[in-house]
Amino acid sequence: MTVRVRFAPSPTGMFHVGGARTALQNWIYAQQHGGVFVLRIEDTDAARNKPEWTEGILAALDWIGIERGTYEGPYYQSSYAPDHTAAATRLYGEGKAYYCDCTRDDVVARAGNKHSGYDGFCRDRGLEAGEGRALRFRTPDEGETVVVDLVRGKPTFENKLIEDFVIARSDGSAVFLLANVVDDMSMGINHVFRAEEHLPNTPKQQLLWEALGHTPPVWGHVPVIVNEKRQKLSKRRDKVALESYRDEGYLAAAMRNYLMLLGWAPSGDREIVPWSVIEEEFKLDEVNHAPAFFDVKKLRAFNGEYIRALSVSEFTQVCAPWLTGTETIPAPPWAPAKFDAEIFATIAPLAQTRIAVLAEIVENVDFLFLDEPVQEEASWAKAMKEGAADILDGAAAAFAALPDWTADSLKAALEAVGEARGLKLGKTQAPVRVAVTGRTIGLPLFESVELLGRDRTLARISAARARL
RNA sequence: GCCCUCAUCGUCUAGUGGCCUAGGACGCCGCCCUUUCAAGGCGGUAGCACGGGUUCGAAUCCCGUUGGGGGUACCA
Repeated sequence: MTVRVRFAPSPTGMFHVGGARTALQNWIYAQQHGGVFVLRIEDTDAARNKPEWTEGILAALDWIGIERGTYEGPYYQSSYAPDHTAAATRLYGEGKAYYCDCTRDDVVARAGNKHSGYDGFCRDRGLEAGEGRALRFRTPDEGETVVVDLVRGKPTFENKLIEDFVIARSDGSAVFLLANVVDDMSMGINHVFRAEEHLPNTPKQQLLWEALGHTPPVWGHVPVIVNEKRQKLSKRRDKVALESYRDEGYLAAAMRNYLMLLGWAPSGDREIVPWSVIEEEFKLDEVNHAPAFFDVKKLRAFNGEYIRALSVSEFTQVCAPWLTGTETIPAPPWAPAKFDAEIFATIAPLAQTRIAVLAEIVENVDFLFLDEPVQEEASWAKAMKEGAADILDGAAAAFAALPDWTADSLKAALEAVGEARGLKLGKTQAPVRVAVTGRTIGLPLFESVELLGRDRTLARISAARARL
């Protein structure tokens, strides 16, 4: 039997990092077992679906390493609607489902509260299809349903506690529980790995598999990813869009490495490992059972490591989108014509160890391509204290008189300025740095100044001097 | 409420009865390096939720308590 797994997202918004994780886990499982990964877009909720979300899912999967053409699909659930209703009809025909005309209010009224579920009121009323009548699945009254779950063991559910759930709406369309099962059956899915939030659905779906005459798949429910308050990451309150991380400059390799470490760890005392190691060592049944916190700080640290591991040319290439802007990445503050690729290539290695996400490249190099540096007020206040004017004057004079404009000579010149005033270079460089770059923190000063050139440097120093 | 489920440093984890005076990573703190900031090096902080068992021996097995998470739709 060849392993067939699937990832079945619904296009109701930006692609969720949790989805990316389960997709990756399914993907690896398929790889490890010589199986097939099937992508199915569950686009049956017309009111909440948008085509662009579907495209977003495909692009995001592609970015994270699950590339188009390497998997089966995408299939679109909406196109299988006839199969879903046929299955519902069949279940009704076999007496395994019945029509019910109870409204939500009826159900709640009889239960006395809104959480007890449906009481089976219409079970034996013999209702036929009709206006306002939904189809409910008749669940067993006794016994239990045991779910074989690769990550959690054997969650067991008492059948009498499983309510007669709706499988088709009164308009005849199938709901998720049924559609999902029918598609999995017809697509030959034999392993279903998804987030823990689906665990309560599992006994119901397993009952459906059996009622429809099929052997249920092997299940696997991985814990959800939570925020700092330990709640499931939600699209509404948390930053979960994979795209937003991509646009901030997280590397796909760092992201997928980090995502896989949520609930699992590779062998040895290391966490940052080549993807091939993860593909080889990852075991679904080793995934922890407790929810894991999505720690952006750690993700940042990972990303920084991945950035530093890049060759300089890879680094300069990968920075490109932030240097120009794209449809989703904001354009940098400088005029496109002012950008100089050669200067950037020269300074890039110095920036590489200083940024954790690619978007930060902009604030590190903007002073080189802007007519006037971005003046940060806090930096100005900090550096331009008593003595600053004197230092600036000294620097301007020393720089102007320099025979050769190189980082080394610039450094020596400023050092001399400081010595004459009994100051260490750390103190002396501050006002100059702020005058030239606008910030108190930044790339090594003398290399920066060398690249800026004598004219612009002197102009900035005198402008700052005038402002004091 | 009910059902399911989980529980090792702040966080992510290693650990599957003796190798654990519990290891690594992120974070945090300190030192070194140093033109700022990073990077790098070195060091430190901090944990087996609690209570009972089982056993010669429990982070590891069992029970309970407490606490957390998920679900509870004619959404997916």
